[in-house]
Amino acid sequence: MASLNVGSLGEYIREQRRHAQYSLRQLADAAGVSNPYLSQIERGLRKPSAEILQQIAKALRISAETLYVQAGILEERDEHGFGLRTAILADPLINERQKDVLLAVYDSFLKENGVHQADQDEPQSLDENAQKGRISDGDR
Amino acid sequence: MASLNVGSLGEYIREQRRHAQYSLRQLADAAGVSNPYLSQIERGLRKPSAEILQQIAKALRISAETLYVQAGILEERDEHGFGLRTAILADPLINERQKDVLLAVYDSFLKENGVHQADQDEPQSLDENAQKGRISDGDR
DNA sequence: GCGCCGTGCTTGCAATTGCAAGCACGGCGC
DNA sequence: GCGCCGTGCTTGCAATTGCAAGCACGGCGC
Repeated sequence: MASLNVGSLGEYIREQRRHAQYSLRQLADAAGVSNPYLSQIERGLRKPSAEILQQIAKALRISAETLYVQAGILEERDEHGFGLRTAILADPLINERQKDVLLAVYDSFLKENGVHQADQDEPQSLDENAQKGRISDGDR
Repeated sequence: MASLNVGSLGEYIREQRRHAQYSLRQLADAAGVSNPYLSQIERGLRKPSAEILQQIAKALRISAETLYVQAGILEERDEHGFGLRTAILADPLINERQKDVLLAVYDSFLKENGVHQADQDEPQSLDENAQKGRISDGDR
């Protein structure tokens, strides 16, 4: 993987760890990962597998997907930003007023984080039949 | 990873490949993976990284997430039921503290609405401070 | 100063991942 | 029969992943 992503992954993990006020060893133990390896991951020297990321995420009490996104092996779900907003609106267990409150809290957090809900792109489309003809030669 | 999952992953990939009417070599070439390795993956002899799965998925014109789920490194999105709770935890735009706040607000609303979240082990988010003391000894 | 502890990091190595070179086989044309 | 091609698989190996053993350092109590 691009070391750029691994670099930001490690930074992100260290940041989350510090935020949770865990030492390197505490997190490593909680995650079931060796502490030298965790150190290497944080410094961007190694690229951990998805399984390791899962373990780390679990110990940090964050979703594995968050780390996958940081590692570049998962694209941010369409649900970021608009996703949570949509989920709040769709939740059948809370009423309109409560939805408004949650949305307002969420918005204030985004502001606090300096997030602009500017644009959303979803160019993902499917051309399966068209490309099938292209794959015709195994040149071994 | 459990070879059980890897086994079903390989079967799934072979199934998709045959459905697309690609030979092993054609798919390997399209995915930028060696054909022996793809063969081993299909037979469950190797456990490919997420990057390789991405490449295979792209060549098959399916989402990488589909293969991640098959490989057991991603859970199927459960957008029903506890979708909002999950969406809060998964949102990459807000941090742990903010997630806790949103979850707490959401929970208070559910209480207000007389909704029982009994089945959900909700101490998950509140145990963090208590458990922090638990994670006190790096027994290295 | 010494010993202990907690912290993060170094280093060498075993296991795993992914690939290159090649094999075995069946189908086809000559 | 021979040669070529396409198909899937075998095998050995280089690079990578993850870990065990240990180091270096600072803080603290004696």
